[in-house]
Amino acid sequence: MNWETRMSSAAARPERCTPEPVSATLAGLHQIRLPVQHYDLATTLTSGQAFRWKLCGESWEGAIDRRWVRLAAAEDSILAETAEPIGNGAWLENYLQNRVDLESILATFPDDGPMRAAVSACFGLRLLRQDPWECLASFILSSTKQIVQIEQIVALLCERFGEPVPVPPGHSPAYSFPTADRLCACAESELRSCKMGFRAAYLKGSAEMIASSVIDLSKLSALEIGEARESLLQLPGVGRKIADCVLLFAYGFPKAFPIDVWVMKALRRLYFRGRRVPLRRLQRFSDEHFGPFAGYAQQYLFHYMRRSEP
DNA sequence: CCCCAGGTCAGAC
DNA sequence: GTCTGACATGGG
Repeated sequence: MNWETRMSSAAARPERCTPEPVSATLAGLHQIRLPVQHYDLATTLTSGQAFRWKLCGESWEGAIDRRWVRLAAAEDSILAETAEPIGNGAWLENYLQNRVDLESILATFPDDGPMRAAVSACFGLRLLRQDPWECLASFILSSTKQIVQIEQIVALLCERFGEPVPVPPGHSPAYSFPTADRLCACAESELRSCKMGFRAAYLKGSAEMIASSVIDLSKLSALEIGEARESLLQLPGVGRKIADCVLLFAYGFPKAFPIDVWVMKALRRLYFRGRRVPLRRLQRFSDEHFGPFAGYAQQYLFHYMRRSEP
């Protein structure tokens, strides 16, 4: 699925005045510079949507599919380095969503106090476009876990069951995220040894349904959001919240609005005077109140809440 | 000892 | 249909 076909508003336009990215090779490292404005790389990579980015000095290291990547934020650009030739960089730009015009998305948010505060607290926060299986599996592992621990579990899972990916000479090894096929070949006890506890059965069960094509993740992008959600809800360990995370972070459905404990706190506190509100009412409120890019607004509220209340 | 973490599920009404 | 407790594990 592509962003353009799904977005109907002004936000479909690419970032204005964006020149073609420049690429180069340097000492076995391949570089590409992506011009972009209003992109807070650190906030984006640590906002609880992806779990594999590590801060190494001034830059961020991780893997996108089977490619090792190092990212560094500059004034009006992101510098990316890879171990292998980058090609045209479409895979990278798709992941980073750097051509999305952030300001036109922010312009669709409701003009109320809470949203103004959230946007000003996390300006430059973006939504990534992740691989569906990695995103799904990661969020199956996320339930009632803190983000630091999710990162730990995912790292263990990749080290043990992922495949080594090419890294720069002398660099420590990096691993791909294990495929569904690989994970259903694991015993549940092997998965548990990655400290995922009761989530092991969910992960294995979901991996089996994906590997046996009971659910075809590559077909969800063609569906309407409700249909795609119903499909994800078939998977063990996947309820409304995790389904919405995948719809938002992997498929880019802009109306997907995952409500976790933090977003619930934010909605209650900022819009319902701190009162207890049934989840389904919050769900309806968020769908009606936050506009065509509600999912983006959700990510701002989530990060705003976490940042203001350590 | 307590409570909580980017929840989901089965079993009770 | 809604509500409750169990589910592993680690941090504060």
